[in-house]
Amino acid sequence: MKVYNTLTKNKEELIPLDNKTIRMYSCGPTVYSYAHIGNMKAFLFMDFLKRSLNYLGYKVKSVMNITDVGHLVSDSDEGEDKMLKTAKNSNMTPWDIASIYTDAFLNDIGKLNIHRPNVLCKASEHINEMLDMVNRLYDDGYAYETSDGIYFDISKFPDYGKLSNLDLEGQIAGARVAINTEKKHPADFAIWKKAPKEHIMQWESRWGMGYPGWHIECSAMSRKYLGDQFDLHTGGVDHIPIHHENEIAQSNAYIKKQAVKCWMHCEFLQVDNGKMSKSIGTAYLVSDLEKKGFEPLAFRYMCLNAHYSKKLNFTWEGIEAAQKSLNRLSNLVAAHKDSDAEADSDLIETYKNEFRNALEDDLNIPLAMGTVWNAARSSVKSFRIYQLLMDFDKVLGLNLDIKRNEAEEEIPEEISLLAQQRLQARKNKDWKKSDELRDTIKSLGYFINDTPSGQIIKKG
RNA sequence: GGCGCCAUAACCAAGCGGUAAGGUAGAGGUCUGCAAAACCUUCAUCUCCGGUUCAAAUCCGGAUGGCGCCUCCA
Repeated sequence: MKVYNTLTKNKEELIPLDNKTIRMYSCGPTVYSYAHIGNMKAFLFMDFLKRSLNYLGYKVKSVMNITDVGHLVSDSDEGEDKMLKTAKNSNMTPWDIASIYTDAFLNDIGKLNIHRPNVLCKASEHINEMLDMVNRLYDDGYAYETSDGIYFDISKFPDYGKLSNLDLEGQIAGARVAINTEKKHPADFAIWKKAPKEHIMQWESRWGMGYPGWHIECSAMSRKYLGDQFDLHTGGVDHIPIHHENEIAQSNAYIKKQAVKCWMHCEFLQVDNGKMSKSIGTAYLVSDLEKKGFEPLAFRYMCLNAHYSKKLNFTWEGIEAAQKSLNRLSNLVAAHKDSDAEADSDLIETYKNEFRNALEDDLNIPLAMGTVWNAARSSVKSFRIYQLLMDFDKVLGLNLDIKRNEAEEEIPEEISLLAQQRLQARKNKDWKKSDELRDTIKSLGYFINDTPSGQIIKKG
């Protein structure tokens, strides 16, 4: 498989560093509020990548962090800790907040059929590993102390800015954040912060009580679970300039080698062709989709239909289209399942190859979806194509085997009574009465669908 | 102000020099008392202007338009 590496700006063949297992780390959520569907796009990307690697025969070990401490309101060490701020506003402890939103997060990724990484690790449970790095970076001269913390000295790391093509001088001129005068360089960043007494989350260190900087958690935990050097690191494009740049600086300085071989970044989800925004109310949650009657998996389908490295535009019209496509695809799968006709073996091979080739080329799942549809729509319905499609679904994760659009729902007695009357009217070929009853039922919020096997009543 | 991305049918979206995948909507059809659903068929020369080439949506230059980051965010 070839993937685009943000670090080298090239597509590269992915070969496990240890010749056995791809070790990948993905930046996870900061659990201070609900994750919106934009966040989910990145986690879906991680999932598509892992499933594809598995499909193509790679062994994979994946790790994702849960950030429950240290992530300040600004990525570049300004402002309050996000967890603390939320805790303060809601009169709960940071631990309560973390617990609530971690559960919500796991629930959401479950609904989106995102496999859990092999290791899900919490920042607050790895303070020792972080302090170990901080201590050594300080001792090795990569960091210095100020009145409020320990800062990484980017002048000691010549490659700083390589990932994002940073023009450090230009950055300084454009910086809008207040300048911390104790920092030697504006881009120097905190790896450890000294804690004021009232700070709830704090741990003992050689500089007194404190808490970790945000970026250090990923360096410490990835190293703990994946080793000094590993294959893949994923995240959203927003992390390229600060978070990942800092991670590279810390990790590489710590092990004196290149820690991560390949960096992959997922583009943003936009809404109505613009930035997703909490203030405009477009930072939708998975539960918002459900409230409008969409399956979370319809959103998954939507994300499968565009390349991870391209911005995807979310609209309600779009999710509607995705849901319909998903329904139809499932119907087609069912049709193949129930058929005993023979499919052309060569054709099956062709589809299989097309699908693999698409995945192998930098995870081109939208292209692979073309093959999925061509296979599904093939004029001969065959159980072998059913098997093929279910094989593809190992990557897609759409649960194509379930019946959609025919879900049994709780029907109120009043409605089913009316439906009974309508059934009777139809038996009598009293079409006028039957149509009136259908209208009545419709006005009560239910929809009647006549099928060869009888009436189907659905909500909406 | 600095950096970068994108521009393909009504909408979403592949395409990476050899003559436009796929999905949704629309249109036509099969089925049905009707409707819906389902299924089948059908639907674009790639923002504009130059250039390179036997050949360009694909490469180069320019114009116009949209978006993102640099500030919280995946």
